[in-house]
Amino acid sequence: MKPKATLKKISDKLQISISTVSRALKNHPDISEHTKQKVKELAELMDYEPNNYAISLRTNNSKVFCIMVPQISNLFYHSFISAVEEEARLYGFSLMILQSGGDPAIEIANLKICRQNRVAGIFVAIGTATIDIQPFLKMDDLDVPVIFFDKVPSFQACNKVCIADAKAATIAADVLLRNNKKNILGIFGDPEMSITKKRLDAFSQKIAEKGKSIQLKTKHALTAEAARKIVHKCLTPLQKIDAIFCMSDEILTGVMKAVQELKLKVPESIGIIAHSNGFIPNLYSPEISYVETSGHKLGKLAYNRMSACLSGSTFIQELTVESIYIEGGSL
Amino acid sequence: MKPKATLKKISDKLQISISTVSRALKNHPDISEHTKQKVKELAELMDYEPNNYAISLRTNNSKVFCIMVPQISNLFYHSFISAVEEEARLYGFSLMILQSGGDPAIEIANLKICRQNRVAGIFVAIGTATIDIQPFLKMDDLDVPVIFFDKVPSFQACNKVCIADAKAATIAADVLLRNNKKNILGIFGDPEMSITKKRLDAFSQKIAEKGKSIQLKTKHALTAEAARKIVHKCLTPLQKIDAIFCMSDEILTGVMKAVQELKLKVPESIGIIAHSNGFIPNLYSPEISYVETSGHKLGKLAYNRMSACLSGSTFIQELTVESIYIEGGSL
DNA sequence: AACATTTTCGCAAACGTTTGCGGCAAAGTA
DNA sequence: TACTTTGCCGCAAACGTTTGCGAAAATGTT
Repeated sequence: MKPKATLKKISDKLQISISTVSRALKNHPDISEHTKQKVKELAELMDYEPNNYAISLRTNNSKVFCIMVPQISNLFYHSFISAVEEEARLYGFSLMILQSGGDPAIEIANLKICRQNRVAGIFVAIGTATIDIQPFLKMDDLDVPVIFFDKVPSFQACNKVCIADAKAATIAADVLLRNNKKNILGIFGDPEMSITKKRLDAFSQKIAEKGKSIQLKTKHALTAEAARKIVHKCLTPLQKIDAIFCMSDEILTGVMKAVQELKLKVPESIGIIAHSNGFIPNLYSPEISYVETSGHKLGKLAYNRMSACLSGSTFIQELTVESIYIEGGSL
Repeated sequence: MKPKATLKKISDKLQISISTVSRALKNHPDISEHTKQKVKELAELMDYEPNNYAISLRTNNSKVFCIMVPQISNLFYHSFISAVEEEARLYGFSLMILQSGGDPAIEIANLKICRQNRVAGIFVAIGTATIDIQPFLKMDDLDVPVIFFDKVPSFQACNKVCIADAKAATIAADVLLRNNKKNILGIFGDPEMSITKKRLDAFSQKIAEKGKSIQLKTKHALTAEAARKIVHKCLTPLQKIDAIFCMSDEILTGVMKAVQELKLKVPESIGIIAHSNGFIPNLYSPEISYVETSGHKLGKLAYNRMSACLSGSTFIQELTVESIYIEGGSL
């Protein structure tokens, strides 16, 4: 794209120098009000738009963040992206979106794209298969803050923003206990992921605090379909499951599919509770009770952390978003 | 970000000129194989990454597309975005994401951001409130192709990529007729939008072809909640609705909420069919039959059109994605 | 009147690439 | 041997901004 107006064309027309035009548009105190007004009027008339490529080249300072997620088409990620975009635009930053498909090799290729575009900062949800995060840490050598979110590495010395996993799990367990559930099926995510481990540990501990009177069976599902099958397998006349905990929206969709297939009444025949951002739970009647794990809130918090990093904060932080319990009608 | 390696540093180390280094890295035929090899080895050793700002400034040619949607958090849009990202990365393009919230003023502000970033092309789903598309057409003056998708303006002379609205509606109507539905409730989207008009017209016409034996009641819902209320209002003992057509995923979620609230059996008590990308229909059991309106396919087609525009195609096109019927168990 | 200070503007280098064009040495040809 | 052609490389302008520093005119002070 080649717009017609440049600083040079404006300077030629006004018979002043390019640097005066540049400073006038930036409201530099050295430039008189009269000159500033002339310049701004003509810039508007000529539809002048500064060229961010020239600015970034000269100042060595881009105004672009990258968000790298396994898939954009994910309920949690796109609300995160939406929140970050809302904040970014307030500060004159743009967002570049890169998908990795959860493939470490594509993550590395994406980092290369980030270097080529001289991005100012990176928000990344790593894939389950990602073990080596050195490539991400090397971005710090280039003064590019990297904020890990959602699926964060277990490595300590990096900036992380995530749901308060243990607390969210504890809230869910508390709710089940308060509703006198005695035979609980907990379906968790990928056992390799730290968020799964943390939530499982916290959930189990809270249930165990009640002594032996509560039966907890835990399973892992990586897909909605896997969750659906687990429900079919576990909910038999011999196994008196009275409540199911779903660790994610995806698992919830599979569980609810099975519940409909088995023509179970919620909450009479089975209680349901999930970790969710609220969209899926509200599709059903009665509405599913859930512990809110909001991508949107995470996005806001992640943006704040990025701002702090860009403003010079060098200490590493792991920030968490607390969850709240939203009572539906499923328990 | 300031990476350490530049063409100059590489040239200093190898005692050759910057232009030789640049040409060697670009595999220019004037440069000997021996020199090319030396340069490439050192570039890799020094972690050289070209600076896209410098390249774009010099060549006046950016490699960034913008996608502008009302909200990222929309089932249709994020699958479109995902598809475009998959294509873009194959051709070395990056994606910038901008939300407009459906607000024409923010759309205009977003176009300004596009000009400042010298984007190579724009994919846009305009908001319902957007009437004046001149600001978008002015981007053509700057040689920036604009592809309207999904919510496209009725204005003729612009590139559009959308679902074959009439055909999708006709398919749905055909399916209802083939299933001998006699009292149909059709819930459509915003009556102001052209996609609604087209689908309503085609749907009504197909039903009307059957003469007076088929009763069709049509309603408009702008939200899931509005759709839910319509169902509560329309499904009374006095009104023998035997099937509901939902024009979008959002409408489907509201309809299904009401169906659950009314404890209606699908398909025994009520038949359901929707225009959908397939995610929502598969959450229910029996699965909802739907006419696939895939954001992913639209994204692929839109990218092809953008490539054609960038390669010099100057004629205006309106491309459509044909839909296919996916049979579930709801009819 | 002479000198000092302030106001307002301009010069040109710089950022990191690309690329038209020219130069030099080697190779080819008559 | 003399001239032509080819291979391979280098010079430096260009892109559109920013900005350190200096200059000239206006204003202030003694």
